[in-house]
Amino acid sequence: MEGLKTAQLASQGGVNVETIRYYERHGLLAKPPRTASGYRVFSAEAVTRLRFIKRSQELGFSLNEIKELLSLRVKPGGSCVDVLRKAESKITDLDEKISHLQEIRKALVELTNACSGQGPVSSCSIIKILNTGKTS
Amino acid sequence: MEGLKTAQLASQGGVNVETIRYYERHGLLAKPPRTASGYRVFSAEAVTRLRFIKRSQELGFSLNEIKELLSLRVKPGGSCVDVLRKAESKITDLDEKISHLQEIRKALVELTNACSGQGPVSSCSIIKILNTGKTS
DNA sequence: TTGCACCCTGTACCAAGATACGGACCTATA
DNA sequence: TATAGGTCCGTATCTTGGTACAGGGTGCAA
Repeated sequence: MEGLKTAQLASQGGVNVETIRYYERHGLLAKPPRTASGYRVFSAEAVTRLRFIKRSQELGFSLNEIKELLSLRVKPGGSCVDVLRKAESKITDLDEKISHLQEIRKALVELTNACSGQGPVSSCSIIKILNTGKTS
Repeated sequence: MEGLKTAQLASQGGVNVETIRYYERHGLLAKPPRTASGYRVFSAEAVTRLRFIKRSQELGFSLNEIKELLSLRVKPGGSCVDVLRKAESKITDLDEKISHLQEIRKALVELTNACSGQGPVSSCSIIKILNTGKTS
């Protein structure tokens, strides 16, 4: 069978039917051709695209950022170096994101290290530290 | 002076006045006593509480999670280990997020390495790779 | 006593990212 | 052919974490 209906695409991508329409409206999925009666007909490529979106989302990209990533491949008449720069700037964003998360992680590890895991909450050092904001 | 008015508490906690009321409505701050004319009167403890909330937020806890932490703190006979487990689960979340981001970073680095930065977009290897969906 | 800053309540609004619903239309199967 | 269920569209609603009024009362100082 050639082409997927909306619900089939949704099911393959693990998303709600309405989400498909939402993505289409917001330019994340290309407008698919329609049957004579107006039903959307998606190609297998749409599944790939949908997975790309969901995966990127899990990685902390917003839909707008994902749209940018997708636009890298569509922009007509652009020069290769523009694409390269965009990708590089994404890498910088990622580095910042990663190091921010690592800072948070470090603070949490310090919290848990300070906690014996024993006794009542009233003497819990995690709570104490959260109260005072002192991490060291 | 005994007791803080809403704006004073807000200022001490570095938040908006409306945020104080928002937290009260959502059970993050206890309902304070009022003056005869209905003004809220906060104790110094509310400042502590507010700092606890902001600090926990910085560490990636949602307001609902913070509410849970607060209730653990208050729960009579609650045990420290509950708090510890919560913090540990947050660390696990962070680890997952960080390693996902590192994967995507790696994929992007591979893309940029494949790109000469020369020529038109039509021959850009980044675009080619994105088009085929091959990231590795 | 007027004026201004501050406080109160309730409600509306914002962004993001969906999700749900009403009412009409299409299609496959018994 | 009847009917269940899939699809369409537009619009409304939800969640999270607030922010912004409007319309009124309070408190203090000149």
